[in-house]
Amino acid sequence: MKKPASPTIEDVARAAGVSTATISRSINNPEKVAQPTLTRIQDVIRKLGYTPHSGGRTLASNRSNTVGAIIPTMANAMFASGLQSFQEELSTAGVTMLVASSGYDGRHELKQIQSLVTHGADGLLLIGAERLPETREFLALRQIPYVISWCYKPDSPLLFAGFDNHKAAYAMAMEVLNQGHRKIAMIAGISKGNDRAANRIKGVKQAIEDFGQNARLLDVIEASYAQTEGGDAFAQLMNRSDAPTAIVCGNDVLAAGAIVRARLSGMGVPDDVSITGFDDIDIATTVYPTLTTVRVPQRRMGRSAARLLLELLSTDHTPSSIEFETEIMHRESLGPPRLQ
Amino acid sequence: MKKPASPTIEDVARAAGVSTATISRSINNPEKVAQPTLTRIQDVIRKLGYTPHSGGRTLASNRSNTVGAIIPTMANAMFASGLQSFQEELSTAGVTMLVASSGYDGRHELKQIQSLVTHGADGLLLIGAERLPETREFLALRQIPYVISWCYKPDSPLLFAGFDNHKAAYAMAMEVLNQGHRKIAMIAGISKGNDRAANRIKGVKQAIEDFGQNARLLDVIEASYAQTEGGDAFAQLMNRSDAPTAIVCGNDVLAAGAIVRARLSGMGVPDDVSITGFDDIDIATTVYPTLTTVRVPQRRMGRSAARLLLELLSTDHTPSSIEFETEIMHRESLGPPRLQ
DNA sequence: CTGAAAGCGCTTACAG
DNA sequence: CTGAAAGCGCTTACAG
Repeated sequence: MKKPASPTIEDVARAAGVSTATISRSINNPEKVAQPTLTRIQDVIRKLGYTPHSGGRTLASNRSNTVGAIIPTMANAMFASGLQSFQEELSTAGVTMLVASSGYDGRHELKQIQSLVTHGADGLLLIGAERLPETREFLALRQIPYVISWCYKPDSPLLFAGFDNHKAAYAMAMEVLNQGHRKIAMIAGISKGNDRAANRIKGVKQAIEDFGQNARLLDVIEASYAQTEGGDAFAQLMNRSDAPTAIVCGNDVLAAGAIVRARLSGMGVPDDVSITGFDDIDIATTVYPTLTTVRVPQRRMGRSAARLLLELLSTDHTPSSIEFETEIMHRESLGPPRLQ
Repeated sequence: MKKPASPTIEDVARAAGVSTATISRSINNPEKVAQPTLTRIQDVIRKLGYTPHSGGRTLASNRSNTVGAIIPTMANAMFASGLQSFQEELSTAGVTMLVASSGYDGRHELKQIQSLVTHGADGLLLIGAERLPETREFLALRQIPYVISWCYKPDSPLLFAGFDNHKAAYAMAMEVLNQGHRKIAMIAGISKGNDRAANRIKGVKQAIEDFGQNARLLDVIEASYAQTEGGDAFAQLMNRSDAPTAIVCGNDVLAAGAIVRARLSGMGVPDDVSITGFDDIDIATTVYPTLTTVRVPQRRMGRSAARLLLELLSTDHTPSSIEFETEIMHRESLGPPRLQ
């Protein structure tokens, strides 16, 4: 790509009648420059529209002040708003964000990680703890500092700013059980290569097992992130001779799809069947009946991930992981099962 | 930010027993290197885990292969998925995306533009055609190549990959008028510094004026991008002694908020009042009744913006703008007014 | 408080 | 097909 000529530090120095060292200082350590000199330089900088060349800067200082984020997809409300907070927080520290998406694919994640590192990312934000051995190797070999969000593991050497998907799903399932449901099904996100989805499934299974009292998990259908997928899975589950009285969903999009499909099929929620979600994004309150779901503190998580990463990059000590608590949002879609 | 030591081109050259020039060639123009030499070098590169240093590369070649995107916010389904497509398309060309958000604020937009340019963006994606004079000055002075999305202006020297908000809103309003509505109100997005929101208002006004037949625009309430805001505006409009029979909304989030509020107030949509949206994001089909709205081809727009920008950066000629057509999605929330 | 100068890692005419 | 060398725009000890 060609690039139009821009003023260099040399041009600024000449126009201001000082050396390039002084220009550099007035940008990076203004307190080390005499006030009158500084003022004059800043005038020249403004007049020339000068901004330092990142390449030269990166090369000379060995830091790029950019950080990379690789998320499954931006076209997903929860990642999008987490990313927004992450970027806002970085921005206050003068750090810029490179973004790429993995499309929930491990190989593609590795490629994107390499690409962002090559393009100068000093550190990375990654989603989830599960990745290819090659990816772990690359991160280790190149000693890339990174923080993991959207999940949390207590006894791990890795750095997390996230929540425990297993625990949160367990709590949601317990809530369903406590309402009196015994025949439960789950519409989960695709668990392959996605530890968040996998742990939500495990959490639900564990809760039902721990609860006992003849509670059963009739079926788990995995579906990709689209309302119609949730609707199709819902139809399939309700067609069973042994239909569930409650369906726990792995995310709000699937749950909303199930609710919309229930309405189209003339089924009452929660009277005929209860439905719960996970994430608490916008549609949880748009859908009718409104969705009982698990709130995930996306914004705080994003901000916190940025802070951890900045700390990791600027200091010697390794900061510690942060676990966020989730919360069950009680709305309309979960109720007691109809008396048989 | 510190960065761990990585192998340099020098290290590779020494290990391979050739000059750095040959290493550089074998990476950037492998066809210019003898086959045996090339093979040997590639082995060494793999063994050392070498990736070129982006700073040195950018400095020497005067191109960074990164591009910046400044959008109002990522926490907005339509921008998020447009951005996703934009990035995917860039990625296939080996170009990386820097991202920042303006928060719908002109001053902040300028800062973020400067920041991304400083961090090495070769070109930019911007949203909307309205910006501060200082911003336009900076872009011109530095000759930053950029493409504008989410709007389209026929007689402009600027490069667009977008749609005509005025035209689309005009068409939607005409549809409402043709259903028989004469008392119309609008819940619009905040128009200050946002030409998309402003043009949607203008389009609605123009349609009502052109239609004649005593059709009137009773009120326009501007509200920020949140469902509760749409709900509040809805309540205010329906409390008028002279209530509208149809409410045209500037986006789907405001429209969904209005519909949800109507339900809570025991009002029927579209029997008591019709409501229309704009954007056709997910919630348009999640909300009940489903939303009649304007479909915007976000994904195609994002992809197309990427292609335009890549073309602008790699060739001498300036490509031409692309206008996308919008489409009215007929669903449940718009019907004829109740007979008086 | 300021400047001269080395050097960061790469690319690219220019020779050969 | 390959190499020697200049140079891209910055930062940063080191002097003064």
